[in-house]
Amino acid sequence: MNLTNAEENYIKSIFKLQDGTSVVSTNAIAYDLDTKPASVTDMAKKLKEKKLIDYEKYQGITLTAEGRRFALQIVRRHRLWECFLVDKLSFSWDEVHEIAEELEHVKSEKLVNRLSEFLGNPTTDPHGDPIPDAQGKMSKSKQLVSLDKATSKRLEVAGVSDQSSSLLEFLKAKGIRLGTQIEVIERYDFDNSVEIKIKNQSAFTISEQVSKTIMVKSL
Amino acid sequence: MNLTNAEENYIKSIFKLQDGTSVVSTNAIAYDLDTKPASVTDMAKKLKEKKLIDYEKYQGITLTAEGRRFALQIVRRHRLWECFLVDKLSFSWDEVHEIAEELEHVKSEKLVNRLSEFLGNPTTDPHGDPIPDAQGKMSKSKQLVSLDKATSKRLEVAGVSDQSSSLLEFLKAKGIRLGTQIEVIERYDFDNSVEIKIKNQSAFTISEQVSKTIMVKSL
DNA sequence: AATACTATTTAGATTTGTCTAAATTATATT
DNA sequence: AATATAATTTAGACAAATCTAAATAGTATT
Repeated sequence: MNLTNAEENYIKSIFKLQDGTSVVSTNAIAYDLDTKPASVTDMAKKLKEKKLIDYEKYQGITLTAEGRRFALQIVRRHRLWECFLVDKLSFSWDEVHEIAEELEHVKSEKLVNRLSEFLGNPTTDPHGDPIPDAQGKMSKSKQLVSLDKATSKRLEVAGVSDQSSSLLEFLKAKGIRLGTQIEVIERYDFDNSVEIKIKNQSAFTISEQVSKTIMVKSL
Repeated sequence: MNLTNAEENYIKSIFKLQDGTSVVSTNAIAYDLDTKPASVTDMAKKLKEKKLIDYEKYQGITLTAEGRRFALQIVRRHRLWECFLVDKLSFSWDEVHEIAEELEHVKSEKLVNRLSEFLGNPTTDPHGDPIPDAQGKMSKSKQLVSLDKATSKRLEVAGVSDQSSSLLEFLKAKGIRLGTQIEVIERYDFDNSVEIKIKNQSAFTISEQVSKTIMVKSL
């Protein structure tokens, strides 16, 4: 089966968001892919037709075994290209994501396997994320870190270590929820506050108290 | 200005076909891109709008200076990726075209320049075709060879060394014209005949007499 | 349980790139 | 020059992927 780039992007996003969680919501995917919920519904019907996801109206989305197989292939391609860009073309690890996002859609199994070999069959990418092997086997994903200790600039919210409603309310007001993608603009040493930016919003600063409670993984 | 993959493919095709010739016909492009003349007309309007080609109804197509700049960039990307595949991933030169066809559309100038550097700034690709430099400067293209002496399997008809009408008639009947893409299936040593195949047709054999007159370049 | 709010879906439109069939223009032939 | 043939264009349609606005379903709140 041959997937379009758009289909691959949806599969990849669902795979990422499903990690841990059982089902993925229409809105979560829309937010992750920077598109509209209506578009996600449209695509969900298509992917269900192709048996890559399980989907029933209003019930959320999960990958089928087949869908997962594709997802792992795409992740493999993405992370191998990131390795190539950093190891061979001396890009820095924070500028490779966008380029790998394009390279990952080049569909040739032979190419990916040769590339992997050329790179010495690496098992993690420059961000520390594990690379699935040709059979789709992948080691457990990286430990989560709290936002105040994270080292990369592009992060995704993976959890909150404090469940107090005042904190959750604050996060909600700021637009921070599970899966929210964050860009670290600046870290201020004098009070350990962090200036961050969420897609399509202006930047704002959060205190150490708060950043300690936000668990993130790098993108 | 950002071009879609389809637009890039048209620009590349026009550039290739224009080589030598003054204007390129709708039909020639359609044939080269394996599409329909009507589609070419549609795209021609779009590319004219973007000032990448000069085009007047029924008058054929030529690239503008701007269009040529883009074409050279695309050719540069394509040929550098072919070098990468052959030199670094040990592909053979006859299996890299399709993959490079996809890789060439990854749009990052930094990537291309880093790749070129990584490969030692090569000036010709694995087929012997010259690679434009970052400024779009490129040495003259390869000499043409007659079909009986060609070494690669994928060829394009670039001319005929004999103008006799009986030959031209024969070629016309076989569907061989300027720009026709040929795949060499087999060469028979006992009479130096060649079995060839033209896109969307079944294979047929031509004699040495004929193959000597057909000038080709490798693709 | 009724109401309000949020998430999701539907309906209908848009853009890009393509197609077929018919109409038009250019070129070749008698 | 008239006619036949070939090349090109137009008109109208379609699929993929998206969007907006409106309708509907699910969840939360009083």
